[in-house]
Amino acid sequence: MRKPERINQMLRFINHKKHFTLQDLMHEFQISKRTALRDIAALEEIGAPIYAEYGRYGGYRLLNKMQLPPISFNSQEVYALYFAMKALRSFSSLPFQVSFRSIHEKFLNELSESQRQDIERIQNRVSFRHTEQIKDSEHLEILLMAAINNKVLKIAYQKLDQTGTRIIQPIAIYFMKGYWYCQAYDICKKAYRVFRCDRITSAEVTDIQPLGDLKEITMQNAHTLWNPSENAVQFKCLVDQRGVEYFQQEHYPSIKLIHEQENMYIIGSYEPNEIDFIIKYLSGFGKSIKIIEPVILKEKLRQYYTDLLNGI
Amino acid sequence: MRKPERINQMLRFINHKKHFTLQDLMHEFQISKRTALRDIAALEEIGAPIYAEYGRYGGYRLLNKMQLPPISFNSQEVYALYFAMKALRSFSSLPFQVSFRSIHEKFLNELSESQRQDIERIQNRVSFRHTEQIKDSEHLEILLMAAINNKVLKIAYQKLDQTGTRIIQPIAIYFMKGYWYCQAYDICKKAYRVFRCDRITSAEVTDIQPLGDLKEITMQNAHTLWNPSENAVQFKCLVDQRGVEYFQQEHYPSIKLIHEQENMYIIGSYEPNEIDFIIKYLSGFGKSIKIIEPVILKEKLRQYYTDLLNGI
DNA sequence: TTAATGGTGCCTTAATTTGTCACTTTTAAT
DNA sequence: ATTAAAAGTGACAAATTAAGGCACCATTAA
Repeated sequence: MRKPERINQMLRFINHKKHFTLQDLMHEFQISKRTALRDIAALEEIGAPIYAEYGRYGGYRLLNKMQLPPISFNSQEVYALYFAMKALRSFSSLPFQVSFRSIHEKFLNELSESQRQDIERIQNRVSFRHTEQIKDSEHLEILLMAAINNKVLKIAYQKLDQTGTRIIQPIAIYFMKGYWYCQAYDICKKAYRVFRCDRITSAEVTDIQPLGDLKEITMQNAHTLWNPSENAVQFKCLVDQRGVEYFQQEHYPSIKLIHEQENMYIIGSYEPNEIDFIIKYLSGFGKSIKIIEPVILKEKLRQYYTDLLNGI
Repeated sequence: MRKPERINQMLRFINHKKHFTLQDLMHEFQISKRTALRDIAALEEIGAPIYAEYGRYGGYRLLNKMQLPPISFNSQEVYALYFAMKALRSFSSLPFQVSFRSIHEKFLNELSESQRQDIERIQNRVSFRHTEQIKDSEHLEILLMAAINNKVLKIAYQKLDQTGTRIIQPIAIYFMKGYWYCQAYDICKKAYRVFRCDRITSAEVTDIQPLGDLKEITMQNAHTLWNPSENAVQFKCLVDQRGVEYFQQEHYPSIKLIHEQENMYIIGSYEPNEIDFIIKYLSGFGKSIKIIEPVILKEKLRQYYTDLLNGI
């Protein structure tokens, strides 16, 4: 019997069993254990809601079925879920392996004809344009798993046409403005760093002892690690109303907006090697910003504009 | 994608179509005609009640609804949906009224204890930072409904501290970089315009006759309406590799990236009154761009940098 | 500790799947 | 009658996948 047909029969086979084992599949379909295992993998890929139970008297079982309408979710909720899914779809890589086609088809299947028409019509009229993802990031899953399970990774990281090796302990991953980033502790440099995931060209788990105290660090409190170094420079800039809007559109955790005597300022600190980045960022404010301090930042910005003028 | 998975997705794909052709399959699954044909054979072998109609305007049809193996969402898919929903939650206004608390509870109810723990752990390690919504937009639902049902609206629109009344026929709404926008046809000005939804202070349906031919216009083909006027100015700029990356992060429908003799250029056109906007946009490229034409754009950019220099 | 159960990695061999290409056949519109 | 747009066939080489075997790992309940 060929595989696709066998897989389909398996779907039906498992569907009227609450519980089955590899043995069952092996006997039922006359295949080896290895093949049965691979078939299970194929079933999962298709989207069968099975899960494994380890150990003696273990086996496979079916998950609670997630019932869609009319039972659980109302139309509004279904629309919201549908569009949430569509928004996610615009990522080309995700830290979970998901077949959007499969989710999409499942969704549409569960809907009534009129709901389907509603979605069809709404679909043409609403969109979430986040910046599209620019480069694929291949190792998201391994980075995420390392963060969750507190593992240390050895990665190859590409920077300015050079590739170096780093030993890192990932803390979290996040998506921002078209790129995936990984917050991590660099074991060699003994410092917290952020890596752009598409520049990580390989990643493998090592046996190196992780820092135990990272366990409790999550996305929410990770910023506490970012103590500016002793070389960090404080800056302060006056911004007008437009500048405030721009700040809200583009801002970074280390930069804050404050209100002081009828005026708005943005303040923060930067490491000396980040000055080019800061200059680029501040220039985005155009006329809506005025650097108060330090003087060197003013000087650098002046230099930046002068260079640009000469380059036109 | 492997065959068994594809075959199963096909089952679902054809199930909610009354009619489809080889072309559809080829396009949908990115396979050759021969393979599509072989897949059809496989589907029939499995037992799908398909029959072929020969000749022009032929295709395939389903004899009767088939009974699909009842598959529900698997763990990975549930995780993806959950995070998609969390991402949507960061919008303070949405075009549908949704209680996230209710969705959230329903979600968690369906999960097993171990899945709930998985989500908990992943949650602390992954985030999607889209730009958060900056201002509430109150009339999204009425705008969307007007777009879907082809109604004409009377809106109050605030621009530079002045409020004016407009008669518009909405085409679509979209979310970009923190703001909701509405594409619409301005009945009075007889022109297509984009409105920022948070600046719409009121909106009500009118009985004014809509333009019938907007019915077929959707998000996807709306750009065809944006014929540049006769005053529009063409521009062309040379960009380097960094410039290409910047373009991919921030681009607009009317601007394109082209490859020409080993060099990359961005080209497009702007209306004379948009020149400030274009200058701001081009300045974002920093050193990665060189304006080729027109001369006036170079001049304006030079002026822009000079002003900024003087303002430091 | 042990036995039963799922899971992984690796290898070789066998089989299937795929795309391409040049045809046919059928049907409805013109 | 002609034509265009559909499905369908046969054949072949290349690429991919599946299969079985085997050793060993990981997890769990008795």
